[in-house]
Amino acid sequence: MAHHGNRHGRSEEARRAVLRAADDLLVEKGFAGVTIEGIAAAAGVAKQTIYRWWGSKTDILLDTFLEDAARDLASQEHGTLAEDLRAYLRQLADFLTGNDAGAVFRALIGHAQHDAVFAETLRTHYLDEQRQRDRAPLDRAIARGELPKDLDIPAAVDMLVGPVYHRVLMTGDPVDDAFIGEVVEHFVKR
Amino acid sequence: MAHHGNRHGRSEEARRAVLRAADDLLVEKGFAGVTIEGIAAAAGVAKQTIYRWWGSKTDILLDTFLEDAARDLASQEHGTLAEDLRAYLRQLADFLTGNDAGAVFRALIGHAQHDAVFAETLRTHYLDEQRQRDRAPLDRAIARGELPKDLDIPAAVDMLVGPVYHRVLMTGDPVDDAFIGEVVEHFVKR
Amino acid sequence: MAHHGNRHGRSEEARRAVLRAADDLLVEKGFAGVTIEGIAAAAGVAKQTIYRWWGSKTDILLDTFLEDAARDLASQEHGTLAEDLRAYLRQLADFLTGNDAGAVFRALIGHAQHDAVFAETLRTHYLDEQRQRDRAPLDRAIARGELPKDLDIPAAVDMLVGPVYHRVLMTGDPVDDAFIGEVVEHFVKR
Amino acid sequence: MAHHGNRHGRSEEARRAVLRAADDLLVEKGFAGVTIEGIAAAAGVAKQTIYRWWGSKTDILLDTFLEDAARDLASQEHGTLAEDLRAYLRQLADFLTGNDAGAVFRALIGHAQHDAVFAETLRTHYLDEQRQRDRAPLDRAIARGELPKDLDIPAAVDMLVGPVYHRVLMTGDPVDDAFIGEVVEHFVKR
DNA sequence: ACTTAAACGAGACGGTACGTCGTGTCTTGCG
DNA sequence: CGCAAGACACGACGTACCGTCTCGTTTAAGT
Repeated sequence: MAHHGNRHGRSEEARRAVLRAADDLLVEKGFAGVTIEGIAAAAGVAKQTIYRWWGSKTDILLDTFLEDAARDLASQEHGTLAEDLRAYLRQLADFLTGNDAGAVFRALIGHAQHDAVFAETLRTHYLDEQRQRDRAPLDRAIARGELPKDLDIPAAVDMLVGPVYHRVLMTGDPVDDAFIGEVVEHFVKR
Repeated sequence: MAHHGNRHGRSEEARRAVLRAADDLLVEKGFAGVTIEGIAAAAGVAKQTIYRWWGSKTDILLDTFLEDAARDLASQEHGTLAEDLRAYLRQLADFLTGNDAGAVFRALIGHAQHDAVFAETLRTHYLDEQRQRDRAPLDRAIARGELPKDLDIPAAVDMLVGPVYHRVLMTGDPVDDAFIGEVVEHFVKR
Repeated sequence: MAHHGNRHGRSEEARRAVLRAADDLLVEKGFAGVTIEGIAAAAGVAKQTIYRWWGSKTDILLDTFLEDAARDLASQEHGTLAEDLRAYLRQLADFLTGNDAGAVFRALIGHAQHDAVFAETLRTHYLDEQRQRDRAPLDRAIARGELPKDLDIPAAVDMLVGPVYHRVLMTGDPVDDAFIGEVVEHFVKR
Repeated sequence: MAHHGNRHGRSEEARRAVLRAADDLLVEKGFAGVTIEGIAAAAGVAKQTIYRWWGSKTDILLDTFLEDAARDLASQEHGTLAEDLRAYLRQLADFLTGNDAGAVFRALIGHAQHDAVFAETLRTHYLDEQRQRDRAPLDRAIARGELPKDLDIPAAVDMLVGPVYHRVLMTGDPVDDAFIGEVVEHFVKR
């Protein structure tokens, strides 16, 4: 390990080690296995260093998560509403159910149910952007004239992604292409 | 307090006190404020008595929850699919966002994201019945000929309740009648 | 097992089983391994039956012990003071250091250091008789004229048995015949 | 309270508070009243801090005891064997029967009867030094020519202190000057 | 180069809760 | 009416983490 502190600003090395350790612990041992002490030990970092930069273990996981989300959920254009939606929902479902980012997402959304303050944090740092991503295919379709200008976009978003979240968070049913197809087909045929 | 144990099994008195205490603590202090020690103290019960009959605090909350769910989610018939669905989704949304049963629900579904074993328990003890309740309006509509016999019921259920769960668990947006109306209208107009 | 209670008095069977179980547990697992629950389980007896007849685990051990002590410490006459003393101290040392009665004795005398009430119980039920046994050789010697009539018998007893107890309870040194010989010789040569 | 831990090892403040609390509890409530929880509460210390430095409550009491023993049992020279012995046995008896160090001693020697591992610890940390103190008057007498060079010192020590321990640990009889006088007189007149 | 101050690894501290064990009390139904 | 069975309230156990607090070291910016 290189340096042990310096006068101006935090150690990027320590930051990466913490994020990495938190992620690893979550995947290996589950949410209950993620502890500040465990992260500190695994990252070779002092607890105080963690407390200096983060407020809780979920703050750490959120940091990890945000990087992944921006990378994995970039919307791609496919020309038609149906194609756009199918591609986006596929991408979203894969993200939410994935072993890495998905596991972190489920941990965070689970914790948000237990902690209203964190729920607000999550909304500010993630959900607001996420809703932009969710509506992007609809915005494009409106621009193309495929959808009416007065569409209730938030409601439409809920109707599209809601079924996916329901399977991921509640039932555990697989989100296969057939299901996505039904959802999209039903939405488009309006 | 009357008796302190007998050979014919558990004390109903203690059981009720524990469920009540767990519920109260959840509402007053949130999920983190629900501890076995706290429940025991509030219920006037020994920790060992809790561990004798429940495996964890979420098992206790699940017990509380199951009684409420059966009571509050009984499906009522209103004659038409649209009316049935509107009534049911309204009832469901009220249940999920409520201060009592809703709080317990959100705690449980949140914990299920953190603990795969508990997720399975929750599925077995709650979700399987819940899906029967969710599909009841559709089953009746099929019987009446309002919906085709070959409808993909699970997918249809996801499209109906998914948007509600998305608002409750993710966005925190209110589930008002207008929204329910849109969801139902969109579903029925197929 | 024969009966489960009867209308006329306690079960001798249960009593023997309890004493035996307590003794066995002490030898196998040491004093900390002797618990009322353990005794009850090992004896196939209900805890309540134990509490009905004994006040504590040391009371049970005391019961066991008293039977052994009366049997193993009966004084024998050998004709001369020196021989009598040598024989008695040998017998005493063997008793105190033995694996069965000795273990119980050490447990009891140990507990007496921790509990003044039990110390008094032990004095009443054991020590008073024991002192009679201790002084018997001296009484006989006085009767034979080998020792003066005005001998301070309690002090003399302390000087004879004290060294033995010191080795048993404090130092753990072996109480061999040579040592007993020295003690007796020194006492007799007065 | 000032500091709460630092990298240079333990808090002397916490250590003193624990020893003091253990001692106080023993005197006030007896051995059974000495619990780790009680000590921690009385000392204003966390249980973990106790477990970090001591293995059991008897280890704590032993620590207390060792400081007292070294202080209170220093041998003093009085010129003759008889005087030396009388003074030393008086000092020893006072120490063993005292309300402070004596109570701790009796608790420890009692526990040693219940726990062979602790008995060994007690021997290593206390008894070995104590035997040096016990024999000091005899060593001096041999140096002065008052006692033969080939004296069996361990046996002689047992004969001198054994009667005292017998009274303290077994009979509870008072160890008065008359008794000490008899023991010494009998020993010296050889 | 020399001082200085922030960030660091380390780890002891006062706490809270955990899940377990044993206590002594009770209630029930059998023999 | 004594007994086996066993549930109960209680208290302590020893452990795991929490978040806070020194401590002495490392490092780069500002003398």
